[in-house]
Amino acid sequence: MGVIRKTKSVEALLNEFNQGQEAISAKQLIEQLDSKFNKTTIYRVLDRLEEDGVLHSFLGKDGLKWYAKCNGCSASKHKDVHPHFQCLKCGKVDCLSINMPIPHIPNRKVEVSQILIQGLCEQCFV
Amino acid sequence: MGVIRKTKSVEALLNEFNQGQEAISAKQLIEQLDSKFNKTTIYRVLDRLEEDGVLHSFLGKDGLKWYAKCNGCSASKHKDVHPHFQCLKCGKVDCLSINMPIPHIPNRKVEVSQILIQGLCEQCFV
DNA sequence: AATATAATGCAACTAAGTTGCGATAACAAA
DNA sequence: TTTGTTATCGCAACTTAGTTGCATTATATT
Ligand SMILES: [Mn+2]
Ligand SMILES: [Mn+2]
Ligand SMILES: [Zn+2]
Ligand SMILES: [Zn+2]
Repeated sequence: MGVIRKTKSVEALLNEFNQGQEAISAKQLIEQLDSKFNKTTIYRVLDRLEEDGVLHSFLGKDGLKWYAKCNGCSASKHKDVHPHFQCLKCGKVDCLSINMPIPHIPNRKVEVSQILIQGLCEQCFV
Repeated sequence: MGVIRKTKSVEALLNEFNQGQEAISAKQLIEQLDSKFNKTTIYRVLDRLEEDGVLHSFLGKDGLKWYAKCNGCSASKHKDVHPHFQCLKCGKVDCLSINMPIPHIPNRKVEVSQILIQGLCEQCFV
């Protein structure tokens, strides 16, 4: 059902994602905000923000859950789909605004695709 | 260091993967072989078979670890990379023998990519 | 201010996967 | 076949990301 009340935790999380464009893992958010909010709260606020189309989530290379800001999504329609990139050196994850078409696969119906590219990011790639 | 002794558990696991071509999750293998082997053993044998290039692993949509047979890989070289397909209805996962080139990404060095396509499989897609 | 209920904190829980260690069983040498 | 080495196994205890139930608190509405 998404966010209904503008609480401290909602504001704090939105603030984290407004620091930059890169993705943040739930784990990292819990560590950063440990003194201010319970981890249950953080998980629940992230859920609600995702429902609203404010954030989207995906799994990183170790199966951890990552979140990033959505562009042009709403509660009714999540249209901002794209590959993600995880740096093998510094661990940073971000959204790639490139289009990767899924080729036709015989006898199968493709619904979603999640693409995680790994390598060296802009900072780590000399 | 891979498999050195041909034990019962190694044989049993290889047998599971020789029933067909589709991927099997560690979880599923543990359930199936529960009466015969300890889960620790299963995780460890899977590790070793992967080291040998007999199996390869990847994460499914829920972050569970899946394994499938390798084609033409060895302990020294894992060359069998490809996308995977997970059926949203029956849960089945298999390897796709299609080539999906990763486009060039400015200022980044691409090392690996994992692609998980989700939809309806051959059996579930009427 | 009073009310309704969304949201929070806490503790307990779940479940996939890992670790340490003593016991067992491959396998090769004798 | 017997023996010795050690890879492998089973077990129990652990780790950790994420979830759940419930009593309490805080936000928004009247
Ligand atoms: Mn993204
Ligand atoms: Mn595969
Ligand atoms: Zn980096
Ligand atoms: Zn199916």
